[in-house]
Amino acid sequence: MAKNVTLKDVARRADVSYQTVSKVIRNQIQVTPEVRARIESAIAELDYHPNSAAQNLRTQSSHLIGYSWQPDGQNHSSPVLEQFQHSIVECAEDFGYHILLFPQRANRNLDSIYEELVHTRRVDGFILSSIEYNDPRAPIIQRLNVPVVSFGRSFDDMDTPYVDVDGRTGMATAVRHVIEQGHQRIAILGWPDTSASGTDRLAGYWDAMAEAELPIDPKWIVRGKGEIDYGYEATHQLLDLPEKRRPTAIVTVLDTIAIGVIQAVEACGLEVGREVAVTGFDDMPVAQHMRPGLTTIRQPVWDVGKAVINMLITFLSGEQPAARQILLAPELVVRESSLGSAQEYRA
Amino acid sequence: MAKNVTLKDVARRADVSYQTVSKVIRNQIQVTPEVRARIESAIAELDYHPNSAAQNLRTQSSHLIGYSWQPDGQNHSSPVLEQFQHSIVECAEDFGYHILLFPQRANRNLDSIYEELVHTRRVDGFILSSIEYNDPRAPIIQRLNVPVVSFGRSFDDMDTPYVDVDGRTGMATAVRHVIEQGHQRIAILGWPDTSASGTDRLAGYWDAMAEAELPIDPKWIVRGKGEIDYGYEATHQLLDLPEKRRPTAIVTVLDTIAIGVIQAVEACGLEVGREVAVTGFDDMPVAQHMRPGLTTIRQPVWDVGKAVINMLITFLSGEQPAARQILLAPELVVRESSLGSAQEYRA
DNA sequence: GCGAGTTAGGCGAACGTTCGCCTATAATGC
DNA sequence: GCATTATAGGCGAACGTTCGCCTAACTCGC
Repeated sequence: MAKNVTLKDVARRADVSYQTVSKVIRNQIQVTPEVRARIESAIAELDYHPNSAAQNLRTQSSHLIGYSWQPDGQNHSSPVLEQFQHSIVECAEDFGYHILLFPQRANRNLDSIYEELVHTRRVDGFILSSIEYNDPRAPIIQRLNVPVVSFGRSFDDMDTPYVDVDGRTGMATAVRHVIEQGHQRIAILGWPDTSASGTDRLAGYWDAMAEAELPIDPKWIVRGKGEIDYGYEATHQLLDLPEKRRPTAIVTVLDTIAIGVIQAVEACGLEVGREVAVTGFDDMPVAQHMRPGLTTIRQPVWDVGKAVINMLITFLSGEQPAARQILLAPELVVRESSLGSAQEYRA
Repeated sequence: MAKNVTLKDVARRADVSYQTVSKVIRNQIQVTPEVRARIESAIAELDYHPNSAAQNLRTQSSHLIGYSWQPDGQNHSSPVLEQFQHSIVECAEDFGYHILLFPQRANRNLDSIYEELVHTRRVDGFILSSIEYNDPRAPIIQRLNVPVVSFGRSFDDMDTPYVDVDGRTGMATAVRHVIEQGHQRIAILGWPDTSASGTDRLAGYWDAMAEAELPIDPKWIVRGKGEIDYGYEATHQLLDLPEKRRPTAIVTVLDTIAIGVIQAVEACGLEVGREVAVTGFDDMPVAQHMRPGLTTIRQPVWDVGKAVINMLITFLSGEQPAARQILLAPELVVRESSLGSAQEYRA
């Protein structure tokens, strides 16, 4: 590696003091056009790039943002988180920040990890995802006086800054949609009540059912874990109900659960769409390519990432954002799995 | 934010010089047990953490590794890359390194991005994934005299260090497996010949077919783009062949392509497994949960990540690794989609 | 033509480490 | 008991910036 080119090298060549070069680069000072030109050409000729370690030391900031996510132990992949990560990386870059990764390792003392990162000044702020009830991370970080913004809410009374998608409204939209398709007996496959977003989405189901004044059979509300197999098994249970209580529509909190539902519906010899409407959540890539196409709720993930970064950058510049808690509306994507004319997708 | 605790603060409290504290922390010096104890308790009492910006400046290294990947524009998710990323993050952490993200942005001048990162001393080395033929990234980085290790090969004559999975052998294993199940007319759904890994995997198909002395109908070799829909449509074409030429087994280069295959096979009223064997590639989460379960080739992704990090760390410590190019063997995972007794999975 | 205000740019100091060299004291050999 | 070596720990310097203050020169009004 060639020797480092420093401010002093540039200064020598441009025949000014190195501090002047520094200021000129950052437009902190007025100089004659002639001097500026000399400096600029010296920079170009020497291929000078400021050393970020020195900048960090001096300015006491790293221009790095830590991103903590919960890697899924079950080897499930998460397109939403994948896209979220992508969005924060690109948006942060536009502000001159980079994203530093560190997963939530199960067997580690949380406090010490964050303290370490903060005290060693490796990162200027944090972004969290996979937030759950009583998530300890945000409070820990806030106690360290470091800005943090999360994707998702913990639904506690803390005022941790977050950006989230309004799952409740999203689910209500899905339910309203199947009601419009003429369904009345509607079941929901949700997540256990330990899941914050699961509970939120379930609330949307209640909202829409109440609004339409439809009765709810307790059997229609299933809260379980898993993905395809969970959907498959739960659906068998639902379809085993006596005919009068058997749901004609099944909404779910995740696309992959809906895949299991569809498989079970087809295994029972029923037609997805016409006989049993099915909806998913997240609009995973698979949703638009499967047959039948899956009606689902698309989260504005890119916008979430953008909003998270904007809020964090605001904090980092010492200001207060207009809103500390932002809720974005998801969008209903209608495909064949919830429509009556199910023939369409049969090749 | 409380004032920074520095070496000097610790030194003052332990009544030694601050340089001594530094050396004691890094075990660069012998001190009496008594002095060591004084220093250690001072560190604990003051909650001292070394400032990494200062360390970086002094040591001319950032303990950061840049990771460049190709975010999939088509909004396809990639469980393999997701897991790879996770593995390098954790393995790097064990060596005191962190991972810095930067996606391949289409409309950017590559050279300048990498130069920027290197010259500003933001990263000490690079990891690349999604390598293709004539991938420009590794050469650019190597020209900057910075260590780089990639996940995947470009199959050129450069000796860029890499760790890759032996897709050729993997595909051959899959083909041998279906041959053992009694199949003779075997088709492959591959990727276009611009895809390096696609071509590699196709070679494995030829290997196994030649080995078994089975004739190959040119129509059986399909090279296309896409996932579920590609598999679906290509399969329809294959099944439309006259009966004598119609394949009874279809191997693919990706699980999601296989999903499309299975849907098409079922749509044609054929039974997956007994009548048409299907295999995927990657062992995505969905493969084990779908019905029928998908026979597939599992890549040892975690091991790849570990090997990549180990190699890069070796380079970073100025040594040469035992091997600059490592090929890991994938593993056949047999499920119902390639087995005759397809009844099993029908609930 | 002189004092006041403005401007270009210089200069010392500091951010918190690590590194290499130096010195004082203790231990050892004879 | 004196010269010699080993050892604990001190000290100055440097890494490459940014920041604030300072000064010299130039502008302008009268």
